[in-house]
Amino acid sequence: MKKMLLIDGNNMLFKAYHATSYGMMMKTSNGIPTNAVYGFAMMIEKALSMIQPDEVLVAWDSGKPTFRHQVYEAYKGTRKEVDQELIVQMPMAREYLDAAGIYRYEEDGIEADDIIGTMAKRYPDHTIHILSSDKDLWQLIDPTTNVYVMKKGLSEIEIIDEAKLMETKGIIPAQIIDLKALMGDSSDNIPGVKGIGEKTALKLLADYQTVDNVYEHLDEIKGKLKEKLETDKEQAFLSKMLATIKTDLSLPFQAEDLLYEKQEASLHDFYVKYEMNSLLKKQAKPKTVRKVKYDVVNKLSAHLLTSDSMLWADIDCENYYDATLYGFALANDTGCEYIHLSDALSDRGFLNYLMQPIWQTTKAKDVYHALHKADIAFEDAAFDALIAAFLLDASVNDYDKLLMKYDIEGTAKEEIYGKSGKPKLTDEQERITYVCTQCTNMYFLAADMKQELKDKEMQELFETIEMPLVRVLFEMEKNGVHTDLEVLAQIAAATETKINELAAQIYRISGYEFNINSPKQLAVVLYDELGLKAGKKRSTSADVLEKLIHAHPIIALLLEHRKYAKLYSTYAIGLSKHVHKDGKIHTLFNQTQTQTGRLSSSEPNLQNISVRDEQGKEIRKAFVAPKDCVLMSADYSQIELRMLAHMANEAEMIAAFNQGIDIHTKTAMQIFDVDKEQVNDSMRRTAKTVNFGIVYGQSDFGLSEQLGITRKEAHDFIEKYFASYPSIKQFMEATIAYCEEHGYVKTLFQRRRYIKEIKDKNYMMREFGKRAAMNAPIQGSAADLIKVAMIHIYQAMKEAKVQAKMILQIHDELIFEVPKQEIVQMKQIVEQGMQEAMKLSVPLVAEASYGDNWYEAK
DNA sequence: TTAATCACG
DNA sequence: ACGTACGTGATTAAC
Repeated sequence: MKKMLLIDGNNMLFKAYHATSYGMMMKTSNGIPTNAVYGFAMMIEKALSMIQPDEVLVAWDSGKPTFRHQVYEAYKGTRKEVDQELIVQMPMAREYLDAAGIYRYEEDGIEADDIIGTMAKRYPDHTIHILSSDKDLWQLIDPTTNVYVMKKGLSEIEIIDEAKLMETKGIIPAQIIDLKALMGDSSDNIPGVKGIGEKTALKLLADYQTVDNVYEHLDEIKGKLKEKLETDKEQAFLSKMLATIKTDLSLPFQAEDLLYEKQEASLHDFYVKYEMNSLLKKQAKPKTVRKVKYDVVNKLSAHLLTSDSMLWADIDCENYYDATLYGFALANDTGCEYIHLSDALSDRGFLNYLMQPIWQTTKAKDVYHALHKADIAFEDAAFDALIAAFLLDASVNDYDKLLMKYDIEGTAKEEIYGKSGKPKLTDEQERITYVCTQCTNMYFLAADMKQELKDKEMQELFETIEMPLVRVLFEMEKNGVHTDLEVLAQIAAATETKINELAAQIYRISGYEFNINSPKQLAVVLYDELGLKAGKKRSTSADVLEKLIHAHPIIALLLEHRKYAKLYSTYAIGLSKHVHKDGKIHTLFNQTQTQTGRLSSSEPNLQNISVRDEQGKEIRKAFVAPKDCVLMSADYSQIELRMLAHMANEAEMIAAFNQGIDIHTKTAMQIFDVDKEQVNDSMRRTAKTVNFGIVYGQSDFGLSEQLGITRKEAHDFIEKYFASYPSIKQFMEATIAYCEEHGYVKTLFQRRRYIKEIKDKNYMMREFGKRAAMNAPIQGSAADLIKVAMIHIYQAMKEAKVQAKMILQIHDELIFEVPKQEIVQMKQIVEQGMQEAMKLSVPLVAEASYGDNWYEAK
């Protein structure tokens, strides 16, 4: 089927203008504003590359006022002024279209909507894509017509089709007219019924379907709403008429006239003329769009079952737990083949290929889950394109960004599978084409990325840490954590009571009820009603409130309330929503998320379960060991400080660690200039804060805030610190210098973090860049370290053939589910694995303990 | 969708 | 004079 793209020119140009007219207006050197045309061109380019239409039309509204305008202005009595900057760009936008070779049309007395409507309905044998943010056009949606809406400041496109419309608004396309008739649309010159917004209109339509029917049953409606409807009855029917798009215009062109072919040369001249350098550059570097040829086979060819091939699993959902696997694509130089799952299951050659650690793919962990669910045995993949891309540039943390980074264009994933979580039925042929295209693109990209990994000395990191880790994380996600819903429910009930009590007390003080969870409302109560002295920010965050704790009794209540509210919604309730039918929580461990190389955990996040607060800690009792098992927890002692001592080669600190001296006490001795015996609790606490602060690159001001001391005192501590540990100061300075020179810093295993802020014009940004540069090698190397430990422990467990399972990682801590008879053996495996993960100039101390639940295991 | 807040290392 | 601790994810309110 031919694809026709119909663009609402006025709508897009307006949108482009307003999205780009903040701050400095973009102009040519002669002072001609170009921002709107620039945005307009960007949007159209984006839509063209995404949709790949055969035919394109940009429809413009009539230059002269149309009937609709006249009605509306009579009603409103005003005419909207249009910015001069936008007016001068209107002919330029048309000039752009001509340069690009895109057909455009406008005619006096006709609106763009009607041109689009006519074309959309005239060609039911075409797939029609409409680009406009005008919801009025949604009435044109049908099985072959959908509407694209630019979102998020033009960068993203949302697709509205019949299903989406029903899902979000609960109406069918024809009801858009009725919706507009009731709620009106000021941007579209439709008055509607005064006092009725979208919510009310949708409710009415849910009950009565159409405007006509609403008025027929007016007697069933009561109160204010009835009055409103009665007052504006005439207006409503007029609006309905105005909102109805004409689909029967006679237009002097047809589909063949709209055939689109990109005019590179004239477009180039246009960009040069208006100094649109970024679009010029984009044009110079054409996106990789491959028309991939492929075969659908029931047995994959031998020439594809090789170590250089790229595999793509055709999976329909982000979350592995309810994902469906349809089949596989396999690509290399010789071509690409697609095999349905049912055929794959009996393809001996393919099954055997997966049993060799040579296959390459993208998002390997998702593929592992899919294979596992399909009962297909597999060896570790040798290459994961997303992980490779992430190592090369940590800002590439999902597949869409990978495509962006490497200028690969094509069909959007959502068009094939729908938004994650909701598999979308599409043409199977389209899906297979998509899969084979992605697979082939990744095949060609893989070679480049491998070379780049080698060039950047990250091959070892990739091969010995990140790839083997995929299997470990897959197992951990699959294992899950047994969760006692009973415990969560008890905590929920208890905290709820507590929240209500505290709220009552708070309202008694404030004198009226308000939403305590709203920082805005709370600020009014505190700083206006109660007259507490606000800092310059009127913040209500805990650290600010704590400073006011003696100023008013309400503060303590608020802090308590906050604590329990958090406990209730995020933990007691939030976690229970994630317990699967098997009684376990299966978190996701993301390997390509953090700038420093740490893992992150989500859905739910099990890396931020309360522990510091005594009541919060109770949540940990919900994470339990199954029958005859214990939970074993092992954590590194001061891993980041040890890493810092090692990397900075700081003799004094290394010596302290080697002698087993408590490092915070040691630091206290240094900064307070006292003997070990003179260090009291408060001094040690201060030293601990300083130690942490140093790792984050904290300033004297920050430290003074943290400790509630003067800036001068904080400054002295830091000076003393650096005097005591001179190599740390040196290391920090060298790290910043390295970052300024190279634009990145790296970890022990050559993991890079690019920090562009280090060269920013803005002082604040630059300072942030420095702090990030100081921290990343430390945090990142510690992340490398525990990853190594996890892999070693995983292997040791496999060799020892234990039943125990690794289930969680919390940055410096590992949690295992251990059968009671394996406790001794596992304690040995785990502690040794962690301690011997790397050979550093300081000892690595790790200790395991265990209990019936996570609370007890500490 | 974004900002504020707070849980963790 | 500025504005001030790194890295995450979930929830809520409010735009």
